[in-house]
Parts: sequence; structure tokens; C-alpha cells
Amino acid sequence: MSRWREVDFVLNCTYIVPDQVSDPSFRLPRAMTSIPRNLTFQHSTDNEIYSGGQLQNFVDGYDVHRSNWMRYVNPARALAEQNLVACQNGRDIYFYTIRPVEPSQELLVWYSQEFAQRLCGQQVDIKQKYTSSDEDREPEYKQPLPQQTWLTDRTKEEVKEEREEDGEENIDVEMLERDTPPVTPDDQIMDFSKKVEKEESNRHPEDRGGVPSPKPEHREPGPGSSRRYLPDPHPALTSQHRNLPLHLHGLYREGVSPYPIYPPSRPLQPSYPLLPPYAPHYPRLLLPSYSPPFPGMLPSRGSLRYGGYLATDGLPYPPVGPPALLPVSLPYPPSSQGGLKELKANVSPPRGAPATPELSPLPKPDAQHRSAEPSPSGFEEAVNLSLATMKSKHATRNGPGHKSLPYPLQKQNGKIKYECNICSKTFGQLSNLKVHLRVHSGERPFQCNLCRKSFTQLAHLQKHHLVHTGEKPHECTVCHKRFSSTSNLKTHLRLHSGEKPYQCKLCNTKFTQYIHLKLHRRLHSGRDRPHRCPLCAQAFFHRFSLRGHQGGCCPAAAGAPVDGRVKQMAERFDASQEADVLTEAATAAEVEEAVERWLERTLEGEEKEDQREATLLLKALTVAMNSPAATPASHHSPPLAYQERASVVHLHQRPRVKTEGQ
DNA sequence: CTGGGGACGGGGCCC
DNA sequence: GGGGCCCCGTCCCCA
Repeated sequence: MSRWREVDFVLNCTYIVPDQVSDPSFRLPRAMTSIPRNLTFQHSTDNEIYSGGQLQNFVDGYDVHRSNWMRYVNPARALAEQNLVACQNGRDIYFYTIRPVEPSQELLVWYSQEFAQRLCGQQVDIKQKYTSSDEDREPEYKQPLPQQTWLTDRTKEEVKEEREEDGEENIDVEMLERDTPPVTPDDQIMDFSKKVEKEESNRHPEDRGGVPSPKPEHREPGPGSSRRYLPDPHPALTSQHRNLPLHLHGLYREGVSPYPIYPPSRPLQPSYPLLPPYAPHYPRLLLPSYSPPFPGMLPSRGSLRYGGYLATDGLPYPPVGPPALLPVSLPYPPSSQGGLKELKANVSPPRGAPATPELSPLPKPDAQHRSAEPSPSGFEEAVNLSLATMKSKHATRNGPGHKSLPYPLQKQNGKIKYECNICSKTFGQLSNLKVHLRVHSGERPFQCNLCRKSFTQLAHLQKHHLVHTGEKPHECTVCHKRFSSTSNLKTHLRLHSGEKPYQCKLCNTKFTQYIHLKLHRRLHSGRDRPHRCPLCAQAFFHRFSLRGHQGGCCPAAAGAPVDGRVKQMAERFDASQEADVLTEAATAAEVEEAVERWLERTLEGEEKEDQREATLLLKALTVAMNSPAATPASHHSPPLAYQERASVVHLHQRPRVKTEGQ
């Protein structure tokens, strides 16, 4: 994929996870706080560094206050290990994953072809050299790039790396080639603007909006003088991976200059249509609103890590920074006016009070604003672009002239249904689907300004607000007790009506709330399960469950391979509400229907393939359950279908079981 | 252990 | 398309 054009990446990529906003008030440098929420820092133990040659151009990630988190990302040694490719789009640099990146897997970056050529294509003989500096003058946060590696086959032996007790790596300078320390690292800063300046003879430096950077000062190498350096790529462009002269660290300051292809007067627009963050066809997929702190600030170090996908209720660490600081991923500071906010992307922090302080969402960005600031740092969402491919796919299905939508369309009873491409739920209205998609994305755009809780729907936030106001708008007409929600009032009304819709099948105890029945059922231990297997003594609530057990799940039955997952599923179904509603005289078809209902509910969100396999499996199991031959007196091998499916099915161990388990 | 209330999530429907 | 409203369901807490 490194041969892809940059437009190919834009068209084919699935998610864009932008850098986090790095507020200047944060106490940590930008290089630490700008890391996207799905990534984490880890120290690399592979710190071989190579250098050589002479400085002409280089980019610099030296200053952690000016560079961003990419300074910590190492370059790939070979195509095989590369999982990230850098491309430039207008003034923005995007890093596309080109293969799945597993948790704890290190990001290793290289360039797209175009980007690489733009970096150095016209200066193939760029020599390079990296900064070093006088350590005594090193500011606290101006650090070497200890985690950068630039590994090639020929140079592995050249550098020895040591790590001091405080974790900061130091390189044995004797092993390095003749690097020369600059007077100051910042004097050496070079990014695209360097090249542009060079090529354009400094005619329009202000037009490019980049960070003005002085030309790097070339100095003759001084032996033994270097303890600060940047990696040393290879000088020629004969292969994409070995010979690109520049590395990317340090490109990621605000305001990268337009790349040299652009004439200076060209507006700073993407060279091709970049999906705007608010393109209606592409719902924004938000990562959870809490942001990981830099691990160095964690209460304990070492193996302690965080992930960007932590559930908000499982936040292990407080936000970094002053106590008043919001989690860094929140795009705005809290409004001093109180009230509630809708977190919208790409909006500057509002300073004024909304027209209606309470429950007023923020204004949406206008098109001009968007086009003026296409930077990914301006919006917080991971934009799901996978729907782009869905779009074209279904546009074809719907035929020419049909308004293409990024969602699969179905027709049910003459009505169009919009199907969620994640869980396959269908909705009668597209807007409902869009709200539903927040369930998958984790986006919770409506945040309570009083307690920081956030919600997927404004109505939920409005209801939540009653918690703070104490308002209880719903009154019981019988006892005049008041409730904050209609649901709770309705539950309450059962007390007056005597309605108890939830009944225990074992003891006939009835309850007004389902949760009470669930709790109650836990009381029924195995001895209360009337249907017991004579071979293994396992007991079941339902006779058909015992039949199914004997038909394929009993470990004591000879000749029957027992799949533990199937056994567990059968037990779960036996204890499910779907099984509860069946009578013991239920027909095979009724049991099968109940199994399907239970599956549909239980496997919601599972992988499609797993759902399909599980469905096949459970149907086979249902056959066993209803097999008249499956009696305690006649054990035999399970039906063939069951055996076959049981060997291939893969079911996730769900951490949370909706159905009441035992 | 039961019962009652509080809070919240998801989705349908209307405007 | 999006907001508002409503309903249903679920979970948690506590007496």
C-alpha cells in the first residue's frame, strides 16, 4: 500500500483518529498530550540509532512542546513490519494504518510514495544528519528521541544503547558516526517550510502559514561530541524503505507548510475532496470522552498501561493536569454559564453564554469554518469512513438515480428500512439509525455541565437534568407521589393495580419488576432444578434442556464430544426468560423459536459469522433437545449436524450475560 | 430476601 | 435531517 496514491488512502481508509487537542494550559508537552485516544505510549527497548552523512535538510521532533506524539513513533525497518504510512493532504499529515494493529503492537511508520517524493524527490542526494546538543543546556522537555529507531540490515551493529535508571536512554557516542551538536536544537528545526523556502528563495514565507524555520546549520562533524541526535536515514531513493532521507518526527507542529507541489498562492485546501467531519453520510464515531494521561504521569509505571477505549465508568486514572482541567479530549472548557452542552466537532471553544444557557447545544460549524480549518486537530472524532465503501456498494444496489446512502437499505412491507452495518438492526428512519450508531461509536455528544456525565441523546440529558433540579414532573394519580420519569411512575402504578407481570416458574412468586425476578431466580439452586441428568447429576429448570443435555452435552455420555461452550450456552438458555415462558409441553418448533429469540438477544453485537454459526449450532441443539430418543435410557451420539457445527463454532465469552445465569 | 424508587439506555414516532 | 417526546427495558441502590 505504500505505492498507493494519497487519494487512495483517503478513499479506502476506515477511520481517521485525529490528534487530541493539546491545550497550552496542559502541564505536559504537546508531544505527550496530542496522542490520539486509541494509542498509548510504551518505551521501546529497541533503540538502535544510525547516523552518517552531512546535514542538508532534516525535520525535527526535538522540542516536545512543538512536535506532537509522532515524535515517539519509530520508522519501520522493512515493509513487513510497517503498519503505518504517512501521507500529506494539504497542510495536514495523515497516518494511515495499512494493516490491523493489535493491542500493544508498536506503530512503525513509513511514507506514501507521493509523500516521500515530495519530501525529497527532487533532492535525492539529500544528506542528512541529526541534531545533537549540549546536554547541559537541555531544557526539561527537550529530549532526545530515544524511541526512534532506524533499523536497517547493515547498521544494526553500529550503535550501542544504554538506558539510565531514570529511564532516559543515552547512546554511547563513541559508537556513533561523527554527529555534530548544533548550537541549539531549535536552530536546527526544519520541516517542509525549509524546503519550500529553499526552492522559492524565501519569497513568500508568510503565505504558507508554516512555522518559519531557519535553515539548518551545517557543521563539520566533531568526534565524540554528540549525545543528541536524530535518526539517520539513507540518502538515495532507490527503494521506498531504505533510501528515504527524511524521517517524520517533528513534522507535526501546527502549521505545516504546503508541500512544494502547491504554488505559493494556492489556497490551503486539500488537493482532493477530503471528507468533511460533518459530511452527513459519515457519522462521527467518537472515542470515549476520557483521555488517557501520559504514562509517565501515572501513579505507577512499568507495565501499567491504558487504552484509549476505556469505558468511561472504568476510568482508572484521573485526567492529567490541574484539578480544574477537563479530560484532555474534551474539546471545550466548561462553560462558566452553566447549562448543558452538545459537544460538536471542529468548533472553537465557546466563550460566550449560549442564548439559552441551559440545554443549549453549541452552534455547528459552518462550511466556511470547516474549509478554513481542515486540520484533524480541530475535531475530536474518529471519523468512520468505512461507510464510504458501503455507500458506493448500495448505491449500485439501489440503481441509478436513487439517492445513495451509506447504509444498507431493505424493504419490509413496502417500507424502507435502514440497517445498521455494525449490528444489522433496522430502523424506519435514517435519523433513528444515526442516533443508534452512537451506541457503537461511543459518541455521547450531550454532556451535563454539572456532573460531566454525557449522553447519546439530548432527551436523556434533559431527563438527567432532573436529577440536579429535583424536579419530578410525573405524579401518581392515586397516591400523588411524584416521579422524575414516566417509566418509574408506571412501575409504581403496578403497586396500586396489583399487577405483577414477572413470575418465577419454579415457585410461582410474582414480581412487579423484572430485576426482582432475576434476583429471585438466583435463589433457586441446583436442587430446585427438577430435571436432573442421571449420568452426570446436572440439573435443569426445563425438561427440554435435559433432553438437549442428554442429546449432546452430557460429559458422562459415551461417544459424544462435549463442547464446553455449547454446554454453557445450553445452560444459559435453560435459565433464560425465553425458556421460562415455555411450558414443559412445548413443541419442538416452540423451543426452536425460543432459542432463536434468546440468541437474537444474547448474541447481539457478536461477530456476524459467530452469530450465524451459533444459530446453526443452537438449532442443531434444539433438535437434540426435542429428540424423543434422547432419554436417560438411550444415550447415543448427538445428531451429526450438532457434531459438525460444534467443532467449528467460535463463540465469544461474553463478559456480561443479559439472561439470568446461575 | 423482597419491594420500592431512581436513573439511565435504546428506540419509535411525530413534527 | 434533526429535535422533541414518549415508552419500554434494565440496572442499581436502599429500606
